[in-house]
Amino acid sequence: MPKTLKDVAIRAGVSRSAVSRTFTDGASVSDKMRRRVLKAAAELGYSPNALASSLTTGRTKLIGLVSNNFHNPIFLEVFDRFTRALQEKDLRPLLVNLTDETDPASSVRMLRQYSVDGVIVASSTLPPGFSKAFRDAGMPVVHAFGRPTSSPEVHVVGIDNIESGRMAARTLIARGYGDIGFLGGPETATSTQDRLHGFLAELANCPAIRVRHSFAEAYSFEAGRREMLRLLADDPAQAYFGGDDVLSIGALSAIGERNLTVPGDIGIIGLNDMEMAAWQNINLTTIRQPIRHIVASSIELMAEMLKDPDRLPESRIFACEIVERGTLRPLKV
Amino acid sequence: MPKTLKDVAIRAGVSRSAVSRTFTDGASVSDKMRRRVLKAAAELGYSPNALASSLTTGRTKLIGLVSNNFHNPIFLEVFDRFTRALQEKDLRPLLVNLTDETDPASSVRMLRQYSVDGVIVASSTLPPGFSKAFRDAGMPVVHAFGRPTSSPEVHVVGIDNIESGRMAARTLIARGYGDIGFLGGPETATSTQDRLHGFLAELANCPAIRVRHSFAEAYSFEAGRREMLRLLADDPAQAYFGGDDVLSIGALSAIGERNLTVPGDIGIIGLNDMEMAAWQNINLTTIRQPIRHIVASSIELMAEMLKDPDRLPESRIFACEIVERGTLRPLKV
DNA sequence: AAAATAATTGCAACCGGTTGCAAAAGACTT
DNA sequence: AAGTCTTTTGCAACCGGTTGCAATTATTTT
Repeated sequence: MPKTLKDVAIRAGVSRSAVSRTFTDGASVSDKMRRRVLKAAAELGYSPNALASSLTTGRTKLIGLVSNNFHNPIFLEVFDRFTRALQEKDLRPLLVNLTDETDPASSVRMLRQYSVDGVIVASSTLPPGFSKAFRDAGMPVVHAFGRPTSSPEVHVVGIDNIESGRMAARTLIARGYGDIGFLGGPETATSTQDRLHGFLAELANCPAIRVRHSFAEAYSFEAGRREMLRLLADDPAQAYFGGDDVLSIGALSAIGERNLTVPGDIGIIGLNDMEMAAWQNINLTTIRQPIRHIVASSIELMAEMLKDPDRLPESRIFACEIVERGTLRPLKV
Repeated sequence: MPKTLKDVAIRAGVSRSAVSRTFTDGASVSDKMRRRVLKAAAELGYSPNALASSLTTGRTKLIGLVSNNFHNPIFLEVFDRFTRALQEKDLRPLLVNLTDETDPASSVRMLRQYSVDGVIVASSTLPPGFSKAFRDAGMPVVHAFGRPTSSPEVHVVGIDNIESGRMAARTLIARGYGDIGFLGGPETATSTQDRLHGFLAELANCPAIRVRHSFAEAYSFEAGRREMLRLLADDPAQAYFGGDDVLSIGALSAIGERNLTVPGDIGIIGLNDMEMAAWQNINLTTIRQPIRHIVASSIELMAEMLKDPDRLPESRIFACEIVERGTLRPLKV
């Protein structure tokens, strides 16, 4: 039913090439011709078929937006920002939800079938194998919220998790806590490992402070809550660095359930600064991950890649900042 | 760089049709032929170009997933479920983020350019004009979380907001509250209007109960909080039906900030049963919207539409249920 | 073993566009 | 007004597939 190039050409009494050219910018068409074609096109309600043209041009303007984080509320914001930014650049997000069962090979196949122009992997928990698989299949890749390294195999945009671990440690030290815990996300996630690493490294300078660590099973409310309940049952630390905000909020809940107060009995600092952290009935002190910048930078990098696919992979690291709210005791002066 | 049909045909020493048929199920190919082709294809790492084939078959297996709800956490779950369900059916979600500026015409154009096979509109706040615009452009449409009517113009899957308003009212009446408020979402949203309508209708049977209503500016934490702060400043009701969960949580926060207790001083019942409602430090009594079923049913309907585009538009209404938690006083016996 | 029937294969046209190239049309010189 | 240089236009081939049709091959029937 939709009108085609040919319909317009016939109606305007011109060649198909002429019509094609009026809808291709940079092509050689006289003003007279253009007007004539546009008139006919408008009368027919024609709009060019992007898929057909992709056949010859080799560009679909489709970008695979790949993620496995469909349970962490901050990713709603991430998707919001990514989709808007892509739309503004006249690109379309083809959303791919990586479940535990999906293997890299099949997602590669899928994205190749739709000849996406590039792939944005948005995940802090996905093993690097995925991004590499996409790259090996010849697609431009940007891994947002990934683990930046000094010799990246694909473009990575994210934060320095080691540094953010140090930052958390410094903050807790400055508050005068003498017994500190790291309540991490899943032990296998590289982000968890890096944060722990930085955290311990910083605390190594303070032999007087007691340090311990443990891991929740996931970056989730329930996992954080369960792990905190376990910790509370047996000699808890004075303050914890929670793996991320949602996990920390779970921990806060556990503390409340045991009728302990925050920050009176136990302090907590999270990571992400998700919207909820600012809610007055949560009011979580946390380390802000600059989502906005990470997204913007990833998009920018993707745009560059589309122009020059051979661009060398690059790591872009953004600084985090402490957001002071109400879950740590005040600074000692 | 990617291999084409022709490459495989040459390598296998057969015609291009033969290769095409091997990858089209239901086509006539001998086993011998198929094995030969598959071998060559595997050696070359070939996978068919879905876009090219869409040209002749007229099906892209692309489904537009259109929403403007990128701020309500329940929609992360909605997207999760939709994308998974689509993937299982071998369909691909093309995500469209409707911002306040986007008009129906341009989204229609966009979806037409990519010849999507169908459009799922996932939104409780989008005016019906959007879905109609898609339908008028000849695309199969399902509006999930829309407002079911008795003479739908497109397929609509959702809940009966009037009935859920009644349900909230009945619940509050049964708890013996004598002074009840409706704290709605944006006044213009049809869902708000319907819920209020049902709410008032049910309470009309109880002249002894005092009833008032007001509206928050959005379905958001901050809007709910602000409106509740306003209400608390001047003679609040004993219990409120909050427009949705996130708004209700904002209201809870406001109540806490004024050092009042829930359900001691004020009761709250929400709507949606988002994940957070079950968090122990929130523990919101609410009306559950059966997201899972709404999504599944929408997908099912879409699948039917793909088979038979002329299917008559249908409204599917799902029942809600009360989820008892801790923000209402106990039932009077 | 020949005839009848069924299954498989290749040819060629087509899907809706793009684009290199040569012919046609305009603009500019002199 | 004829000749030269640009710009515009249409032709035709191509992008990576699909599919109706006729020719070929395999299978079944008698």
